[in-house]
Amino acid sequence: MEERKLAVLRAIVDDYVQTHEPVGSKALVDRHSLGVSSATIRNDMSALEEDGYISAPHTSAGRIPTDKGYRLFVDKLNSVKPMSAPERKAIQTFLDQAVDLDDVMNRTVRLLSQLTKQVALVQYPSLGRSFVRHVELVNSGSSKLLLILIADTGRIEQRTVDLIHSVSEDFLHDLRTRLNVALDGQLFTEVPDRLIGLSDNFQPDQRPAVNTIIATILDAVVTQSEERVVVGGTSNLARVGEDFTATVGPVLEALEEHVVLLRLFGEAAAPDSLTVRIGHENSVEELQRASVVTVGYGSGDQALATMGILGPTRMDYAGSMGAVRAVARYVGQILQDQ
Amino acid sequence: MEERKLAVLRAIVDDYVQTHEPVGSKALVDRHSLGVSSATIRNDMSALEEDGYISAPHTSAGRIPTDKGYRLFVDKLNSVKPMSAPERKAIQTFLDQAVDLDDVMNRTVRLLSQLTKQVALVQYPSLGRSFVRHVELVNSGSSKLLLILIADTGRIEQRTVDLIHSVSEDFLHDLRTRLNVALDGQLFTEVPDRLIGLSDNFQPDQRPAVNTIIATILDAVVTQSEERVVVGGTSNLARVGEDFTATVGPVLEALEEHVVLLRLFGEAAAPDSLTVRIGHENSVEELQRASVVTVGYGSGDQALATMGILGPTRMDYAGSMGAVRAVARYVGQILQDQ
DNA sequence: GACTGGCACTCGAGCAGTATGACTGCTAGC
DNA sequence: GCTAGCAGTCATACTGCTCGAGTGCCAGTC
Repeated sequence: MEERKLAVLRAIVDDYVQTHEPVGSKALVDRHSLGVSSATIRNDMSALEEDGYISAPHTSAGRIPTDKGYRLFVDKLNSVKPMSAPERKAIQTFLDQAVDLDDVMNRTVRLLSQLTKQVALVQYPSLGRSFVRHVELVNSGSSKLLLILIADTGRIEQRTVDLIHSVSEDFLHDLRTRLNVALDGQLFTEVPDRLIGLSDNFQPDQRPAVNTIIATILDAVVTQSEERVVVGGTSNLARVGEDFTATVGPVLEALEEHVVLLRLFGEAAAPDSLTVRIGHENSVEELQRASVVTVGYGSGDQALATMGILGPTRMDYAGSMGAVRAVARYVGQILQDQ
Repeated sequence: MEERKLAVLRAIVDDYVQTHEPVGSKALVDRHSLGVSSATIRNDMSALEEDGYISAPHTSAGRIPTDKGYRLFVDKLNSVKPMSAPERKAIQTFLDQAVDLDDVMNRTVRLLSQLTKQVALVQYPSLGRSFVRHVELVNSGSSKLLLILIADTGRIEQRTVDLIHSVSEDFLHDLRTRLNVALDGQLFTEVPDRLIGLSDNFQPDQRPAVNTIIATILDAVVTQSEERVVVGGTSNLARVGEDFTATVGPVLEALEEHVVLLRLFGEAAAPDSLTVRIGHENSVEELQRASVVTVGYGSGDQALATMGILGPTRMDYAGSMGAVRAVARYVGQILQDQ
């Protein structure tokens, strides 16, 4: 593809993102110094339309980029706009104030949505890729226990366990010790294996209780691979000019379905690898008029989880990608320090 | 106020809530068996308008209720619509599946928003009105601790504590025991008093660590009186027909400000006491075109926290109040069982 | 061959004018 | 106290119209 046609596409995307209005050949030469006349641009635009990169909503209107056009734009966009030094500083300061994991997640969402003016999505660090830091059992009432699993990322899962009989503190202490010996420092995915045969160490009359507790642990570890997601900045959806009920309603609904969100994130990639899904490239039907910018975060070579933003296909991709990457890096650092 | 005028107001509210359109005298007599002619209704409507209960958006349109009209309607509405038996059953089944407090809160929000087709708001059980069930300290890395506070409602607060030197397991065990002796079963508001003098039991060289930990506990107990709120069902806002950016945008923004939400809930009342705030009765400016139905929940005579729904002033008050009350009761029961 | 100027054509947006009908308010009569 | 009927009001919908932004094409120029 010739250089100028690409420049024209770039200019169309830029203008359209800014004005939200179809852009015509004349406006284009006025606003950008392309060095040629509007007629030439018109020819280029026909060619771009022919190739499916732009389209005209109606005959006498300007052109708007298609999903394919955005895709080319993003691919040829070699400059992810980096955050300025003060911005980076602000991100760091804000995130450093977080007191616990929940706080980190909430602050991250707020940060992302404010920086990009889009809806922000942040996945909790995956249990499957975390290590067990500690297992705690607390007596709570006659025959009830509170089971608490703590991951190295600071993520905590809790479960109430109903036992048939009440249990002694000594038994609890014994079980707690054995559980921690078996599990501490292990990957959560290894937990099931590590618990095999654990109940053999106990008296036959204690085994039902032990087995109930183990079952609860397994349930927690397995069902919580169904991960948690935080969403924020939905008010940014209100700025999309288009007709409301048709667009924003379904999006809000989709955002409330965490299953949908998880599918949206797709497979978590390596940290720092930005993924952009534009319009119909999204598998989620309700979100086919939206674009999603995601990035894995976490230390090490495989990401702990994913975060990103969601907005209309006409968004500032360069800026969004820069913001998402910057925030993800800091969150990765913070979790490492925990 | 004469009986018939009240009936007319009731009919206007009913129709308007259903159709979202100004209702005229003729439509009123057609749809309701009021036993008099439209001319008579017109006279009553004039009187109602005079008194500020209804108003006409323009000359040749029907009337719509004012906030004052809704207020009278709600006050005279002696029948909060109770849930049907299958509905109650469904609520119970759905909530009983919850595995932990987070799950209860999330399910409650989903339930409320689905039952009422409005935005649902649920406050986590207040720490200030909860009792300490357990305090846990976990070594996490060289000189870091994870501090975990567990409330009797199942609510968990965690904090990372940075110490100057690393500490021994023995010390940790000792401190953990003393903390639990001092705090278990106490109201969270009493925690500060109970911790006075605790560090005297330790060697002088251990006291800095003890004091840091105590400071963190106090911080957690105090700053977390800044309570947590879950919001859901925002997609229901999309159904309000009116112009979008002007109305829904600010509301979504307000809902993201948890400070605003807490003010919205106001003082938590006794469980089961429904509060309805209509339009301008709301102190939050952005929400003056919305109504809020709240109710305290929890066992005992003072509520643990508040939950409720938010929607346009034209909402089904009877139904919403019934749903909110029913859900609150079950959640209260569940938390008691924990 | 690439670019430009000019011209005809298309089609949506916006505007004025008009018809329609849903309401109300009023008044005279039951 | 209620009702029927009538005049008056006013938003909404529709029509026909003009305007102008923008395109596509073609002949001409460098």
